[in-house]
Amino acid sequence: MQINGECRVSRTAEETTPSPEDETGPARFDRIFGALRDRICLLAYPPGTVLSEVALAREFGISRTPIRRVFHKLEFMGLVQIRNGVGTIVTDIDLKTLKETYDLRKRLAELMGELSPVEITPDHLARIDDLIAETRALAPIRGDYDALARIINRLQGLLSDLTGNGPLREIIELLYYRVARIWFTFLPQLGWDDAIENQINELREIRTAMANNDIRSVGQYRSIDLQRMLTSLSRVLSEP
Amino acid sequence: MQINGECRVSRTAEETTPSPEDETGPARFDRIFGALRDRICLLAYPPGTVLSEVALAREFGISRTPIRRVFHKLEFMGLVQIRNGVGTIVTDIDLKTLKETYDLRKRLAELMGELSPVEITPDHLARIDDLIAETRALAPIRGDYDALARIINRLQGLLSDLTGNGPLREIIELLYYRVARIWFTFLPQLGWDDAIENQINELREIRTAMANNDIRSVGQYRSIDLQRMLTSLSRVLSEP
DNA sequence: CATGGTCATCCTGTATACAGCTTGATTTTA
DNA sequence: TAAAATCAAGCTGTATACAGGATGACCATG
Repeated sequence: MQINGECRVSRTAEETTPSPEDETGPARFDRIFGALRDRICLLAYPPGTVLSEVALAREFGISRTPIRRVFHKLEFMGLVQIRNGVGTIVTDIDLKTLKETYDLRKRLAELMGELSPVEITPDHLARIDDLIAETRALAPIRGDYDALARIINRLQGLLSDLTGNGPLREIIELLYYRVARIWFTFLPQLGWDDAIENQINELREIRTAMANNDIRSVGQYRSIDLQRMLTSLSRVLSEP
Repeated sequence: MQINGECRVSRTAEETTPSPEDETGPARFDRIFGALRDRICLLAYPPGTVLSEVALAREFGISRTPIRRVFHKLEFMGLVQIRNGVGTIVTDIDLKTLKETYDLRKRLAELMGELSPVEITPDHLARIDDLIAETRALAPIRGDYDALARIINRLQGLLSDLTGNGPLREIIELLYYRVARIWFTFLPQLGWDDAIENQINELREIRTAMANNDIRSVGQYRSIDLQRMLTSLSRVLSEP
């Protein structure tokens, strides 16, 4: 339990626009929402953190009202719980819900390739090549789990772009953001070398399927990887 | 396009608590949210209706602030679109998104029986027997499509209770509320007798599977019924 | 008559004061 | 001392005034 005012984690490289003065209303909402979502997802606000409306309102130079709107969206997504008189608390996930979510994500990943598949473009291939290259470049810099998490986020973004069915894409993203931080919390226990190796293997599998323009296989590989993650998580979380 | 102040549809039997004076905060939110969701779903507010914060605030005897929170949740669910300076507009669905949603719902219905199935209790059977009986009782009262829609809503509620996987249940419900009103809009074009007959057949299929404690078959039947709905919808919507 | 500008009038967005709730420290009491 | 009551300080929830955007009616102008 931490007050977000005290929890100034070294948010190095918060990759969002630095608050342009001429941004319109919805743009500001998206910027703040994305910033808070990423802080939660990337563990700058670990589960249990108490967020304060007034503190964040001060940080972003606005009043409580727009911050509350962002909080409500985060609550709908399941990332925080708003409790009257207490604060807005970053949620944790119990083991049962975590397993149910991964079971579902596995099946949705398979559907990704079956429902209105999209054509894979050279741009898509370039993006996954980038991810592979950056992961390899990251390997010697041992322990930068934050950078690794950002790469994993970008892989999810790429897979989203490969999901032709709009509602399915939306739901896959929603479930990803619900549980990604649990995986990120676990990564250090896996160890740097294993984490990097697993990640490169996953990226290479998916790249191979993409090169064959075989989205169905992309989904199948993703499903297998999710199963592997769930297995790793269960082993650690059930026997601490 | 209608102003909700003028659009006082005969909301006979709005089956919600009649605003008890001692209800706590979250209870009031749920009551108002449920009321507006049902009005949208049951076509008291058809697509294109413009909802006004002040009008609804007056109706429920509160200020704009809680109404705005409800609107934001409805927007997150995809039932309304909030437009600055204009109003909050009940959304319509384009044919492409409708098809994508039904394709996804079909697959999710199958998953219902596969992911952590629940035990079927006599209470569940009693509920579907109720639905069958009420539908039969409704048959002679030709043209009460609103009552039929409420029965369809309750079937969805029953199927939700048969979905053991929590996140899956949540998503199935979300997608149901997104497109149910489109089906309800279409029902009168199908004709009363066909609508009733289809509905009774669907209920009987599902009841049979439930009696065998076979949730997998429940999901399969539901999937087939969704396909049938999509076919009916496509036939009408693509050739007006 | 056609057309462009102006403005009145709705709406939602924002800021802010105040009310109500929660919690833990403090004080009182058995 | 231990336990119960009290209260202060923080938080979110609500109401409301005001700012800003969208739209259609109206009117001036070619």
